[in-house]
Amino acid sequence: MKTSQLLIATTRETPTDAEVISHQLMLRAGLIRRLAGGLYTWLPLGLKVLRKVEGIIRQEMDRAGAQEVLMPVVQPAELWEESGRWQQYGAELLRIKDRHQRDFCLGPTHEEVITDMVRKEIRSYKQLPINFYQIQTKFRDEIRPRFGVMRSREFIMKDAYSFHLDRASLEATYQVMYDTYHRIFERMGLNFRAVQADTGSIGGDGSHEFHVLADSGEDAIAFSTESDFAANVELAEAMAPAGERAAPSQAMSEVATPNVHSIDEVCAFLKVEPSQTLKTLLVQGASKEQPVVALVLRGDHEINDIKVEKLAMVANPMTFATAEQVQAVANCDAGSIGPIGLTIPVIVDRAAAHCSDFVCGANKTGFHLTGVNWVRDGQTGLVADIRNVVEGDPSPDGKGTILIRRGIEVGHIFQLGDKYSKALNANVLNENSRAQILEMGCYGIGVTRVVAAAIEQNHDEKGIIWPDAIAPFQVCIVPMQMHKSPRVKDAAEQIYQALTAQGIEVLFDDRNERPGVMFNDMELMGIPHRIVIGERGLDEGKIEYKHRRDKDSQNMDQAVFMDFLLQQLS
RNA sequence: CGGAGUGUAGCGCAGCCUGGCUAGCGCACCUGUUUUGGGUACAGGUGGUCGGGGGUUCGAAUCCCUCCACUCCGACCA
Repeated sequence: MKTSQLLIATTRETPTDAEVISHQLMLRAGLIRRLAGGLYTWLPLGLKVLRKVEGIIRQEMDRAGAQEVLMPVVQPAELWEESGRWQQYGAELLRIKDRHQRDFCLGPTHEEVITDMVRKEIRSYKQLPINFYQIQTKFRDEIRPRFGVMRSREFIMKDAYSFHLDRASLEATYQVMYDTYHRIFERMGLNFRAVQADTGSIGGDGSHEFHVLADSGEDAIAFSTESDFAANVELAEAMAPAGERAAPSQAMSEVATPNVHSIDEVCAFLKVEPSQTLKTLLVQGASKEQPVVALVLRGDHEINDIKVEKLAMVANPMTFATAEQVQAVANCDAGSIGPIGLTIPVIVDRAAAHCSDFVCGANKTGFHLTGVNWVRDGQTGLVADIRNVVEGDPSPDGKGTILIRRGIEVGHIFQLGDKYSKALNANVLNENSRAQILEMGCYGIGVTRVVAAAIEQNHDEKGIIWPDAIAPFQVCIVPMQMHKSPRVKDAAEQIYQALTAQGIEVLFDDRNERPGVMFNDMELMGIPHRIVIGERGLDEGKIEYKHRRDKDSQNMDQAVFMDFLLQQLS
């Protein structure tokens, strides 16, 4: 394609509201334009990239035996009422009425629609397992769309749904999808990791997220320094410290700590490290008999509410006790609570249970205890994992220690089980002619988000650097003074024709612009391979080549240039 | 929803506090000349409901009221 036929919508200035680099570069390179909050138009160049991403996904899904379908964006309320999500889903579900005042919504996901299709079309266990996917627009009315297409309201997602007679079949397909996702992101040239994930509100058992690693990512991921263990920080298990708890060496004593509340204040006042202190949080209990439960953590650790909510004793969602409850239970202010002497259930984090000679609240406003020891001074009660892992913790698989990095979630696979098939009564006849509820898996990739994530991971100060597989064009030709030199024009045209004939996507900059403008635009747009043709080189029988990542260009003999370039592209 | 802020040319902004010539500047765009291996220079030019509505005033981009949109921080969520 020639630039004269393509909308080159590059800009020199960065709009002020673009915070992350991918958003800035997508605007500057002319890939997208904002229409309204969280709504973006894909310009020709951006759409080319999007189609590349879709193409890879489509190929790999087809290869994995999934069948493509296309379901409506607008969905009837009845289906959502049947699954219970018409009530469950919050304001993120955009609800609309048609002219007859019937309720509809814009689909944020398609579990209901696919399950409805399957219950109508699939009758026999002989048709299973089966896996359907689509690449379709979704709408989630995010409270705060941000970072461009990274977190927009309307976005494109590849979502797949598999159906099975039993758990084993589901697990087998789940594994196929797990492998397929690896192939997809590898082909895109992205640095990514599959991590164990929480199943969140969708429910179900097995789940992995696929994260593109980038410092600007919204999610924290825990890795092992030595094994391939990787999990979302929300889920990563915090192990008990190694070895036995040290024996008491100090006597317990009460010290006055006026107006000292937070761990930082306690540490500054008593001149101790946060790891030598314990903090006690009071939360709502799950039963009337135990309306308040105490959670004990080391001062330098953070509570993990997902882990806490899995404890039977604690109310879900986790809710902190009110000031009145704190007074009633501990007889002091929240800043002075400690585990010693409490009569309510106490749940102690593994690390906190390992402490000796620690500092904690005295359950007496303005006082703390020092030199406190478990067993001697009070019982630990239930010991559990209730905190976030931190860097340096031992890896849960016993190999290496934890490292925390940030990632952008681009894919998520779930073993859903029968949540939707049961609600919508999706069943088939099994071998015994009995109706049997289907097992279900679902597998998503944020297609539009992949584009942003790829840029987040592949850019420099000049602009985007596309991996070849998703570049809008593999090669660009930048002719010098073509509009005055027939030689340059002929040479450039010839190479353009030859490459195009090979099926290579080439962008030929035929604009009558200064070289600097052309170079800057091509670099900003991130075309991986650049060919420069000028009088200077032609005089010497040379053609200039530079990869977007190279520092310097190299001059190649015209005779061997084509072979050289094709080798670069393979 | 809570807190903060912004709305003036396609983009980025000044002007507002202290009301008063024809509302400015940079980039972009158009014309001409120039230049041509890294966003060239000069000259000329196009483009504005000053977010909408209402009010105060002889006079409002500027002051007041109201509505709207957007952005940032927080809570929420995949």
